[in-house]
Amino acid sequence: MRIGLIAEKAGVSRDTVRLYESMGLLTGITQPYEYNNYKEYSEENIERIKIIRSMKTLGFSLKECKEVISNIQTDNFDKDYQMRFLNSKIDEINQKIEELVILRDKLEGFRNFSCDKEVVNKIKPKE
Amino acid sequence: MRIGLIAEKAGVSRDTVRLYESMGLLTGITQPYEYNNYKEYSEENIERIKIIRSMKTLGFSLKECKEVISNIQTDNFDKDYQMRFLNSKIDEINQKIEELVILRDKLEGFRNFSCDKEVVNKIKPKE
DNA sequence: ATAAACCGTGGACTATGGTCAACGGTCAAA
DNA sequence: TTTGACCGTTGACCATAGTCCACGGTTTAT
Repeated sequence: MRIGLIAEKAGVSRDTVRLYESMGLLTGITQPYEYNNYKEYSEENIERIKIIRSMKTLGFSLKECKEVISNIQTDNFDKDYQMRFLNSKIDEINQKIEELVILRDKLEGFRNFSCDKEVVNKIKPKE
Repeated sequence: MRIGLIAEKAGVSRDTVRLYESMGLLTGITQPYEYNNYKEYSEENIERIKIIRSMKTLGFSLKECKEVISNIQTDNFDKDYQMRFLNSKIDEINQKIEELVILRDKLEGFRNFSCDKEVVNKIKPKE
């Protein structure tokens, strides 16, 4: 699969794929032909890019994405470090979820308050 | 309250307070003295800054923070727009929560898989 | 075969969100 | 009163994350 196709499948631009590649966020990229310098991107990179995109919208940096991705590699030799990393990352994610719930409740509070006021205004007879 | 104190209470730098102020993210800032140009920051800005900080780590831009903040003002005249905005923002937040849960489950899967392998390796007799 | 669409590379460019340093002025404690 | 900590403004600076462009080469559909 060449860059145009994988970019399309992952929903990003070619430049973004190249950026991620240059930062070591992708793997399984080969240059199998001698008569050109086109690269082949393996299927798994689609999922990888989608995870990165998702993590980005959740407030993670590309550096963090890289850390997560490399710690998700099953052939990690330092199991102890991997455990500590995964646990701290899971804690961080739970923290974010809590903060989002708080924020959502806040917005819902304002919505309902504002909505109630609307209803009251509509019901209330004009003076 | 002057900038140094509010910055400390909100856990950010003075420069960050000034940046947020220059972008219209804060309110209730006065310049009450004639003999100097020091500003007074109202108490509510502490909470405001904390919300902004939180939203930032959750992947929202300062522009979005500003939108949310100004839509949380109860004296909004366009109720209809406010409702639509709040609802779409709540949807967006729920979406983020879902994505975080997926990510967390993924990491937990890897952790448990890796952990199991560890246990197996420890139990397994050496050959 | 030829034009349009693709590719890799390099470098410039952009926006965002901060930080830092220097200036002159102000405040507060000793 | 003086010294150190504070203040506002300005402008430079930085990292991050991405886009855009121009180049020459390649592929592909017609």
